Amino acid sequence: MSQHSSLAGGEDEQSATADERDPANGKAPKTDRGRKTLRKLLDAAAQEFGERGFHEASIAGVTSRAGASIGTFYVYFDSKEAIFRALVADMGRLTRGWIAGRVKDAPDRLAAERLGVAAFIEFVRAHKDLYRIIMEAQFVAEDAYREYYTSFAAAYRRNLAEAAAKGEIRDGDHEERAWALLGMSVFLGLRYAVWSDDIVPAEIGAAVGDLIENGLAPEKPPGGSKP
Amino acid sequence: MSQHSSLAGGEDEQSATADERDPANGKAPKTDRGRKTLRKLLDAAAQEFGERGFHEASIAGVTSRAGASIGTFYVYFDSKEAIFRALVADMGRLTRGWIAGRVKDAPDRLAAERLGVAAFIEFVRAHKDLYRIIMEAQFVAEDAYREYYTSFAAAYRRNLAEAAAKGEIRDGDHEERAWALLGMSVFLGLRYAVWSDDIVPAEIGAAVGDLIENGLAPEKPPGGSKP
DNA sequence: TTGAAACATGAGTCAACATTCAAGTTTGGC
DNA sequence: GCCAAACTTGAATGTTGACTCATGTTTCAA
Repeated sequence: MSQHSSLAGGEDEQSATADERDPANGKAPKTDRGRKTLRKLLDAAAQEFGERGFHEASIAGVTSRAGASIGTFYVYFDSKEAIFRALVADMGRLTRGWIAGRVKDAPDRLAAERLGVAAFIEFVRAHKDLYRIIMEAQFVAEDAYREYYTSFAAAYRRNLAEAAAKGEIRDGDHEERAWALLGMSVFLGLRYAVWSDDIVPAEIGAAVGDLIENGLAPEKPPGGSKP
Repeated sequence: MSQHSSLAGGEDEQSATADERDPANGKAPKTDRGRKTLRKLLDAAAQEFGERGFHEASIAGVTSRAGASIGTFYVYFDSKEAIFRALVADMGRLTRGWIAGRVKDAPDRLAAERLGVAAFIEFVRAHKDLYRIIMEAQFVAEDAYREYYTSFAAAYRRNLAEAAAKGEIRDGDHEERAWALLGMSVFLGLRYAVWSDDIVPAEIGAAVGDLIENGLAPEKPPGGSKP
């Protein structure tokens, strides 16, 4: 496994030296200088797009942040959209990696949900404007956006199915539940990470964990009574 | 006072017949001809923005759909962004109104949530591309976007607090819950209305309702036994 | 009937980039 | 050291589309 590197395209590393192409961008650097320039461009683009949004952002802005020239940009990417896509793909990898790390020791699924929500909030806080990039992808590169969330949903679905098999959660439609849970996280991220920082992630995880675990219905204790 | 209205933010209405000004756009029509033209422009803009997105959309596209000239457009709106904002505000009113109508007879909050989710899915299906406009507002007019969702969240919070007071739901942090529920609806709308039509809204409402009501934890029935 | 306020028109202006390209500079294998 | 491939450069090109404005038409109150 690769150590992911910042945001940049931490591809599969090594491999057969041969062509490390990914269809996203057109060209791959062969020398060290080239790889450094590519990295600088990606980091600069993350900043530029994050701060100004896709349409306000300019290639000139990216290259000047990167300390490169416009011509150089087009050596590494075919277009403005191409580098944007590269960024989205990267964010997906980064996010999943971060959450996976924070969740891997959870004793069961419901605990994992709590940790996962908290981890997600933390992550978004640490990458606010990069997170904007994902959201804007919906309008700039819809397929990349769908891919991003669909793969999250798929992971959720798997986890839920597994947990149901173990009897950790009730049975039900895991697809619908997956999207519901995903939506929760995303909106909590928007509210408590992008728009405000005032609540500690663990608390949000706890509140949501409780909601997910027990729902909103009043408790019905064994001897209970209700109007 | 208005009962219920889960998602609906009971407007303020009032106002005489006089000038329905909103600071959003610059000019208001005085004659009948003017009002008709304004309406045509708004409808055309909804189409144009919905189909092509804010940045791809052009004023020329709007005016040609409306059967008006470019100059006319600038009689009614100060800029491309101004008409976009007007559209977002309109959508907010429309959405809240629709859901309020569907939810008003719910016997209690948990039933209302079920109906609300289903109504929201229905609404988004019926206004797919208009819904895009809301989402894109995040990048074109962030304040309008925040306003849109914040007023939804506020309505949720009120309803939850009220329900808690009546003992219909457990106590807890209603702000966090509100955003969690909002996120659910939005993402289910994305998945089951914008991206696909294959599941009937009531079923989604039922599944989510169950999740919201009981959570995911395995049932712990009083005399306990499980198949 | 009339004239002034409302409204409509659309060619032309103008600034903002994305992208290209021909010409230079650096790297690294031999 | 040599030189081909890799890399860098930024002025020039071309497109696009929001917005202006001078002129013409319609409405309606008096």
